[in-house]
Amino acid sequence: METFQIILGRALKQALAAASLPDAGEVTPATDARFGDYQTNAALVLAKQRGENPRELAQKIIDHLEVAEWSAPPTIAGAGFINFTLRPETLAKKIAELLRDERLGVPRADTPHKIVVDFGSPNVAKPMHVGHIRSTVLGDALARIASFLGHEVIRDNHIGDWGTQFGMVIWGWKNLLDRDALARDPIAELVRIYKETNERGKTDEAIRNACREELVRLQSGDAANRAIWQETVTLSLQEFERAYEILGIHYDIQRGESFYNDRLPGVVERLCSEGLAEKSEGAICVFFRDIPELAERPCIIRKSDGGFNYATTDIATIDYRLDDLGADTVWIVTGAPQKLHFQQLFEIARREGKTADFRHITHGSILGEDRKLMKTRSGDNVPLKDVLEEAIVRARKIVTEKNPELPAGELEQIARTIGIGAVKYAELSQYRMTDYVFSWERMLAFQGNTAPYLQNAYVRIRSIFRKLGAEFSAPNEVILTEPAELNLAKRLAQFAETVPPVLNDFRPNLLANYLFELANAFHAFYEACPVLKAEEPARGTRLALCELTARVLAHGLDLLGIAVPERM
RNA sequence: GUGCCUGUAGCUCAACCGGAUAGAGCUUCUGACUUCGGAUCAGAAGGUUGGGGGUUCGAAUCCCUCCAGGCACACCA
Repeated sequence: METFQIILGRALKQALAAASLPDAGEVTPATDARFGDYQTNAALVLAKQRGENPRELAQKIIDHLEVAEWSAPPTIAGAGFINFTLRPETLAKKIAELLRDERLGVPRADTPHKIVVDFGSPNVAKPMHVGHIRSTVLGDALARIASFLGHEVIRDNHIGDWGTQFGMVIWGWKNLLDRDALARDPIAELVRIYKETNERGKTDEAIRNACREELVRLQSGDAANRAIWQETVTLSLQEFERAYEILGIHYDIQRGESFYNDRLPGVVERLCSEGLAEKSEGAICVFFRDIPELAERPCIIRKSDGGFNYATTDIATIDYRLDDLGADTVWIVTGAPQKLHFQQLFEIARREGKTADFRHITHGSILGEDRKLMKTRSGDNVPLKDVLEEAIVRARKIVTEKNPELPAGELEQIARTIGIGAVKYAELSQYRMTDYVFSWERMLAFQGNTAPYLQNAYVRIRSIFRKLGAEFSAPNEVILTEPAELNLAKRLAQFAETVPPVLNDFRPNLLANYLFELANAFHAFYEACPVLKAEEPARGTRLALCELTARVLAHGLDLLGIAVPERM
């Protein structure tokens, strides 16, 4: 099924050809509903190229435009815009078509890709905190959208399960571990022994050395240390899994950093033999002397003590995704501070002749009250668990007030759907690059442009069908007359042209904004147009609009990883 | 010092890779329930898009410059 934008765009091309004018401009949704539904600036573009009068050119184009099937006669406005207004019959036909289409009009991608989406990436022996919400929720939504558009998506959790902090974790485990505390709250106890070891190490050189020795033993395969490491990994994964269960996040694979250990020497050897890496100050580095901004920023792939670091691991990770998984596209979702690192890695891959499409999808930070970055090391982070629990508690309180008769089991389910939805939507509805100050109020707002507002629109529709006492069945004819009906129908048709561009610049907030406007149009329609009390054929038409709105809302929210309740 | 990111209404944010009079929400004020769920709707108020130049029919958007905040820049991840 083609969108109106595509249809009108083709009509424009044909009109330009018929008028012996070069191809120029494009058809876009109108910037303002007062002008119509779609517009083109073709005449303005051509006027500039040819030094002619834009309004005269616009008239010339209109004389050749054959759009009567879809649009009222196009009009010229302003400097030379051509405006299209969809005919009610055309919209009605579209509504009927959309009701028959599982994809709700959204076209599949022209060329499907195999995409590895790397997001979340929590660290073992550390709790997940609010900062993880961004990467996790953003990556999940992008993966859902890509997969809906027909791409083959592999969701990979690149867990931080290897590194120098394990020296301290293992020393702490051997010397400070409280088994009872570990049984009660494993992560809290792991964090406690890590922190305390770190503190002691600051004043005690013997402990620092002991930690270093534990790390060396782990890396050289010492059985006891290996077992401790394995247990911390297992305990952490269980903890992560609980969070993912609540968040509704699913991974296809979870390849931690340790997975790549035995590939690291090969990576360094290869880069050396290719002449891309060289020895410098005892370390082995890749230099980018021909790129000005990277000229003085080498990428170290082997430390002077012979150890590997995360650059080495990440190169091996890219290899794995391309060679073993067969991906042609890699999306890595992390905070902006890692930008340089991935710029270097992608450049190395390019130098090795890899042609895959690499994207580092960055996001802003969550700040503390002091407007400074919430640092991982500071220990002042709000644990993710607390945010999720608080969200559910607040949602439960509001649902109980609004709807006291709900049975306890259903109440719990609804509170979860609304609370978690609110947290996710707060993230996804804003531009991913902006930093913001953490606040419960902000994250759990239930009014305005929020998930509960959208969920409420859905629930109102379900309520209508409950009252109707029958499943939806498509009406014989759809006839749109009221302004609120037409406005809602236009919004519904726009879903198809909203979803694909989200991936152009990885901006789920575009989809969120659309859904908000759709819900808004529905609420206005709901106030203006009674459904059940209406006479046929208006009744059938309005039920169809309700049903389609519910489907688009549910589907759109699902693409953002947000569920809808039947009641709330 | 070099590079990158951010700066839009009192607050939180939009503006779909140059479009028309810069839009929402929160807050404030005014209205709307004998009517399908008021977590709603209708309306009002609120702006020199950080400042200054430039490019052109047209700039929040592109270029230059300055200001403010943040991040990153060789062996942590």
